[in-house]
Amino acid sequence: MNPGILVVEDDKALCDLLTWNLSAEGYDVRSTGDGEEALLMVREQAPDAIILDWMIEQVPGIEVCRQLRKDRDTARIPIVMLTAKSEEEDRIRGLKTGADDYVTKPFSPRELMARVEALLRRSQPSLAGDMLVFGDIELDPASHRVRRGGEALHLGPTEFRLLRYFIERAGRVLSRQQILDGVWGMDSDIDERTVDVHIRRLRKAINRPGDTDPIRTVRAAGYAMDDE
Amino acid sequence: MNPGILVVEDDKALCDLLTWNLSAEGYDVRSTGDGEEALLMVREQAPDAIILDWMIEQVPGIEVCRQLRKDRDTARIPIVMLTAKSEEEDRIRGLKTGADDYVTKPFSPRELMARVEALLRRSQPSLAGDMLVFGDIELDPASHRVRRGGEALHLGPTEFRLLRYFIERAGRVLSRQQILDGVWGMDSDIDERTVDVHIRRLRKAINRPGDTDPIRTVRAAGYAMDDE
DNA sequence: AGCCATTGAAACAAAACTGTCACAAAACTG
DNA sequence: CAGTTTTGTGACAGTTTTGTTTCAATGGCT
Repeated sequence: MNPGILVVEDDKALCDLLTWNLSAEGYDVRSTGDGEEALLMVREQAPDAIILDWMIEQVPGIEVCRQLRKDRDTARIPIVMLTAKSEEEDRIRGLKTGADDYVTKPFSPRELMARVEALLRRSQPSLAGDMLVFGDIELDPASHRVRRGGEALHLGPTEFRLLRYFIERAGRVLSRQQILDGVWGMDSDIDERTVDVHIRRLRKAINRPGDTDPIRTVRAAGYAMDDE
Repeated sequence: MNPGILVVEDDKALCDLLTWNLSAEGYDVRSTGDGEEALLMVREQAPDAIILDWMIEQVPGIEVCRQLRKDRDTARIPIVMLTAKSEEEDRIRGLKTGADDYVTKPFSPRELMARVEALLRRSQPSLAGDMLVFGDIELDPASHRVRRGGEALHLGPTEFRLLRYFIERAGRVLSRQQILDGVWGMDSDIDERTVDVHIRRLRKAINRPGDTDPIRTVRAAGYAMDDE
């Protein structure tokens, strides 16, 4: 499924231009020239990024931005704002309000494309491909981050390697020795029971109250993460 | 050295008029009425901006534009296109192809000057798009300035390069060695811990009280810049 | 020369993380 | 069910890693 982008721009010609270009790049584009309608459209189906003209009719872009940031569901959507070159004041307020990037008019479509792509890669590594997923758990090897249900988790270095090791081998039972070899290194002379302790620490770190434990203990054999 | 401008216009009278005006403004002007020749001239010596008539003989302006955008070396040169008033269709296509601005004939030389100047101003300090943005932090590589929330910050040379390095690689964990290679140079024999010290100096410089620290420490791995 | 900003390193402090133990709890065995 | 084996937990002391301060060296500038 292609990333969805919402264009909010009341200059019809420019709006069409952007839509055309973004579509050509493979994005799923919707557009509107009205701030109110933009908010509705976002609520109806959240896009992966928003291109927002700062000077639109009815609702100022800055207000649209603020509204979006206020709602938990939409707060993390990347926003690129379009400003006229002289609107220095707006630019600053825009960044303060939570826009993620800005482009000053006039601009080349090429430039905007590049910005949008950069933002998407930054905010949604999963759209870029690299990212390990298991159920509602996401692990990003590049940024060393782990989230569950969208919420960031903090893992120590060993827990991180351990989780990664498990997700990469989801569905298989892993013996303590295998785990030691894979996570600590083949030549480690560490007690097997130490694995137990780290499994516990990992469980503690990823299971918020109410969550189901994705790690299954296999008595007399080891541990496993099950496919759903 | 004065900014160089290439005028591509086959109406001899108009071409002279533009050349005369631009020269008077202190620009270093070259001109041609032929699309093929224009491409050669650009390749020979890249101008800082191009004024391009959409309706020239031989090669259509749109094609010249496309050619220029295709080559990495010329892709970022600002282009102002000149169109007849009724050529609405061309205007759209022109912008799609990558022109940065347009002026419809007939126009006043004064107006064109203003547009060119605006484009150059934009492309000089930072090519307008070269401004690196991360959250509310702006870094202008050309003018060597950094701002956060609109407020100017003072960074030493190393801190500047460090911040730039991070913003350009936002979202990835960077090891101390990578940072040394990228910021100090591949052949530096500097202690890895020195990175820590500069990270601290950078943090001190960009985090005003109340700000959130954009630099995340990844234990046993390095540092990373993240949203939030 | 004198002053000031910058820089890399060293040293110490503060955190964060690790591996083991000892014991409790749970799961098997016959 | 009593005995055995295996796993879960909490505590802890030692290590590793990172944060911070300090300092001497360097180099630009006046």
